[in-house]
Amino acid sequence: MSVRKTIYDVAVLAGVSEATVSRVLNNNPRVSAENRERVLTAARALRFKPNAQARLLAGGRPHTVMLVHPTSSKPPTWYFQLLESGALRACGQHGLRLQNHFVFPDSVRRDAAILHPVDNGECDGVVLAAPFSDDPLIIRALQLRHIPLILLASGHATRGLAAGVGMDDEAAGYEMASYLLKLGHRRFAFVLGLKDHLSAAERFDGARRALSEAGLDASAMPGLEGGLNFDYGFDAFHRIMASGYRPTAVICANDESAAGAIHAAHQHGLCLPRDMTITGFDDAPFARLLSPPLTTISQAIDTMAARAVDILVDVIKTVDRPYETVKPRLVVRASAAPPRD
Amino acid sequence: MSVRKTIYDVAVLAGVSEATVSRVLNNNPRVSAENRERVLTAARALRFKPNAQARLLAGGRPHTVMLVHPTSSKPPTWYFQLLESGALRACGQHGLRLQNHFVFPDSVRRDAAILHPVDNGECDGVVLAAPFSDDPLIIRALQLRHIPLILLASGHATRGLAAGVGMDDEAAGYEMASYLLKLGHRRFAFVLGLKDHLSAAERFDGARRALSEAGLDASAMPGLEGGLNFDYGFDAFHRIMASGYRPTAVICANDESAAGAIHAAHQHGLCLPRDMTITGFDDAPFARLLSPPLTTISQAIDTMAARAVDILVDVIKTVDRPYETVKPRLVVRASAAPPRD
DNA sequence: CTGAAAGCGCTTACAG
DNA sequence: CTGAAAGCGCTTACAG
Repeated sequence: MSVRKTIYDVAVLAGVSEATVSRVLNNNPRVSAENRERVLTAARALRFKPNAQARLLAGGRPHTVMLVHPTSSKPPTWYFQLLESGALRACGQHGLRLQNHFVFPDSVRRDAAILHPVDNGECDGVVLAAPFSDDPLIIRALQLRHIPLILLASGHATRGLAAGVGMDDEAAGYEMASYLLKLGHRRFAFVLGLKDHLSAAERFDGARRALSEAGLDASAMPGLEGGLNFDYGFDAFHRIMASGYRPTAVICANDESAAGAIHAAHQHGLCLPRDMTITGFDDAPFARLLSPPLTTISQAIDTMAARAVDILVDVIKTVDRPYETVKPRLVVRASAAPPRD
Repeated sequence: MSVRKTIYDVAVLAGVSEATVSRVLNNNPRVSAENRERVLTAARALRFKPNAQARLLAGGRPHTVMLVHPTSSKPPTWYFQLLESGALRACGQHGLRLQNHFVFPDSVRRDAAILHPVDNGECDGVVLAAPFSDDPLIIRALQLRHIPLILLASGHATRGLAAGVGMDDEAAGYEMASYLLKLGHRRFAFVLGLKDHLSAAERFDGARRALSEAGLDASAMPGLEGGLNFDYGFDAFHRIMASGYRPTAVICANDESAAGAIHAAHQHGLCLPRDMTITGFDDAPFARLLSPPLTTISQAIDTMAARAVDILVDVIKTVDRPYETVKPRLVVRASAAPPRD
């Protein structure tokens, strides 16, 4: 159809050289305000889209953003898939490439693994996903290198350290517990993540705040430490039942562990949600496929990742950005019901 | 670290011009066998990887493969995610780009939607995912344009028409039913897809063959038509219970509908898998998270997609390729057990 | 069959 | 602040 416009077309229409067009497109400050204006309007008029391939070839810079993510099982989990798809979408719009960098969170060489591509000049900026975004040491190391940095889904402790996006986990926990309190629940259990998983801990804090405002003390919601997966949720639920304590609602720190808890509950012969309320966090793609379909809190992970890239390009252009927080959204499905008694 | 090698380095080492190197890399037949050999060994010695950006820029050809996929809910389902990730992996290896093309299967303009980018010269080849790979008309239209074509997961009817990869669905159905027969089941129900979903129908055929070999007739496994999603599986299970017929095993044509059936079974107060066996197909990422974890048949979708791209590059090089079939693999989890009686 | 040369669309020293 | 020019790594007519 319509032939693709090049930088040359824009230059002609704007009455400047191609170099000048390139400069304004790359936010180079050495351009007069007037020329910048002319180029911008010309580009807009021609619906000009820079050819990403050519930029990569010509530029000294890699024009790529590095997404650092913990190594996980193969094939990649839904979480990473959503992260990537959101980031990819935003990268496409900005003419950037996405380089996925998987690193083992527990490796002794994790810092080196993250720093190496940066020192090697392979990227223009990095977005650090959890749990790396919770580590002040690697954040500091990255900042010493003056590489634009975005924190994704970090815990409160590191949010002041760099630009980023994350959910308000405390509010999420508060919202979930408030909902369950409204349903009439008074005896809870909370299935936590590993202790270095800060957002799980914040969800717990938020839930406790809700209970405390309702006049309940901490003993109304014991927390069980462990991990954020199916097996752990399964195990945690069995431990609760074995303890003799009988909550009417079990809040799990993510949807995978909630799935495990649901399975354990079925094994105990419980009829859900009549005999027990079980909830998750994240609104994973499978949440609506569980039995019963899971009541949870939506994270909009792909949107967050896209936002992270948007913020990163601002940071690359040296515009200041605060840490952004997105509001949790309760997704009511069938796994939460009023307590039986 | 080690500086990236270019075509120039290879040319010098092989003692030929860059043009010749480029020709052998692009499988241009106008190169002497001797020079081809020298270039290949030189490239190998230097661990040369062509710069994809430069190829795209220089070549007249788009160097991209188009993956045609039915439009689905946002965000993309796990199925498409796996397809894409497999295709992406293979494209990366071949220095190709992947262009995802979503088209509405029910649109009157579906053919135009698929043909347009092809006529526009936007891709070097196309891989057609189901259900498009089941449509002889669009296959023919594509072939008339002499664009390299791969069929992905097509039904038997179209497998002779072009190169491709797919699972042996009939064998998959056979394997699942055989397993359940071995467990002792004799009364089944089969939850089908829509009638134009051929692979679901073939799974049904395979299952019937297993029953027939076991001396059971067709009435031992009534089939329920519908769709391949949670709601339909849910609905189908309720219909079975309402009918008065009491199978001991319900085979669902995919994992989503199995999830729905499981939920319906729980609502009927059944204890799974003791009171009822329910199985799926695909081994979707969520299959192990259901309660009980789902016994199913693995499709290895990402591997198939990667294979599709590999075959496509052969076809582009005009080497003949048959339709390849991958063997189904039974994944035994907890949702299938011997019948109670 | 093979090489010299032009060119893909952009960026970036280099002068001014 | 701005333009002319070289160059990124590769491909492809064009001659031979």
